[in-house]
Amino acid sequence: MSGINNFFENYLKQDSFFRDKNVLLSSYMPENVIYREEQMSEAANILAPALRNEKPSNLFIYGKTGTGKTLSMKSIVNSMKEIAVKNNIALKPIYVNCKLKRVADTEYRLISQLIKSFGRDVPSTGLPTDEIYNIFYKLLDQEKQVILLILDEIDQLTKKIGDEVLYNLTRINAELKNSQICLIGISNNLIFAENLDPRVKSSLSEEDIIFPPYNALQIQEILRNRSNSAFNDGTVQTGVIEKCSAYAAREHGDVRRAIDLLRVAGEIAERSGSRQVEITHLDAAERKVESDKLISAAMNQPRQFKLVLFAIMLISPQKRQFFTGEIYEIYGTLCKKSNLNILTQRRVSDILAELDMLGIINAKIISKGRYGRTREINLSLEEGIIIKLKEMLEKELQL
DNA sequence: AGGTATTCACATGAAACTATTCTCTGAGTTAGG
DNA sequence: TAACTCAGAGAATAGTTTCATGTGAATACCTGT
Repeated sequence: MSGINNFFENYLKQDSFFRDKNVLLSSYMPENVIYREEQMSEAANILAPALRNEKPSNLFIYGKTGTGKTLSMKSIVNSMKEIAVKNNIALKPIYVNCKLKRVADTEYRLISQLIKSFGRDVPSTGLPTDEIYNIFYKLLDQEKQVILLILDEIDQLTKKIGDEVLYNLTRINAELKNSQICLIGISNNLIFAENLDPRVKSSLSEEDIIFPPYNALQIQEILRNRSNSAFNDGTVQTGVIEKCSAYAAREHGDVRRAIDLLRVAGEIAERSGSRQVEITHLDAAERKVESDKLISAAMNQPRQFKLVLFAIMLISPQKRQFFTGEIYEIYGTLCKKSNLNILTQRRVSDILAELDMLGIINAKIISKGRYGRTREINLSLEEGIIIKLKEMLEKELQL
């Protein structure tokens, strides 16, 4: 029997750590959401009129990432839908995540996504935006119903394309005869509403609910619940859950991250042939999650972007700090070498700002007095990640 | 010495442009009756 | 005459360019002592 066959045989025989890995995926819906009872009953109160075919107040949900906003709202809406079906009430919940690239991150795409949720497809481009709106209106008004429209990560949407869409959406009700639409916005950004058009702001947040971060104990409990159904008994070393939650609590109570970490730790442990998920695996997971995030962020950028990054990687071994101008020069020669046209300094400046946002570089704007004002940059990555990234870039850019 | 004014090397903003992808429209072409 | 093809016009979008304006402090340039 060949080696690879052997491997698969052993793989099967080895009893897996995981009882049900899905429990640790972000798409998993637990039966009940713990420690969010207060917020959920408040939201339920606000939304309940929908079941009597009245339009509930628009609702706005604030809270940092991983505080159970999306989960809670989905859970509420699901149970409302269940009851609606049982009692023959026309209620249609729609959930859209506005951050998804190429899905719902522009006005056109958002509306077309909504249309899709009614079971109709529209072209992804080529039509004027009002056309799309018209189709949407018509679909909405086909039958008498209340629509619960959940816009997740709504702050990302307005950051990118402004608040006009929201204004349009809030005004839709005036034009509809049969249906009514209730907007539920979910935002990670606590001060999101402040730079919104006041008209939009007042009509969008008729009611709002804040989701506070979980504390360490709560995270621990949630994690324990999940891990009990995700892992087989006795496969998680004592202390792992505690450390994992402590880590998440430090990062403003982000449970999603903690769960992610636990899953990756499990995977690493499984692959390493260990009998238990140990704390060392957790540490390894932390590093892996971090570096995967950075690498995929970098690799998903346009070609010129990568070239700039590569230029930075070329100087960084020689100097700890460097400036925009130096990078631009190196980038220029790189471009010539690989026969690409050179971007303007303006653009490169923006790219550097984006790299800073992604956490790949560390840039600080300083003034060198008589010698100008510029970004003082240093590469803020671990050695391992740098080498890996550099290899990938080299390969892709064929340098 | 102390106080202004300059000046550098970019940063930051706004608007406009370009290439690509996709639709719709209507003229011209083709095939069938 | 109905069906098909195909170029042209128009949209949306991402990535840029162009033009214009802003900026913090090390230096240059005064000023009066």
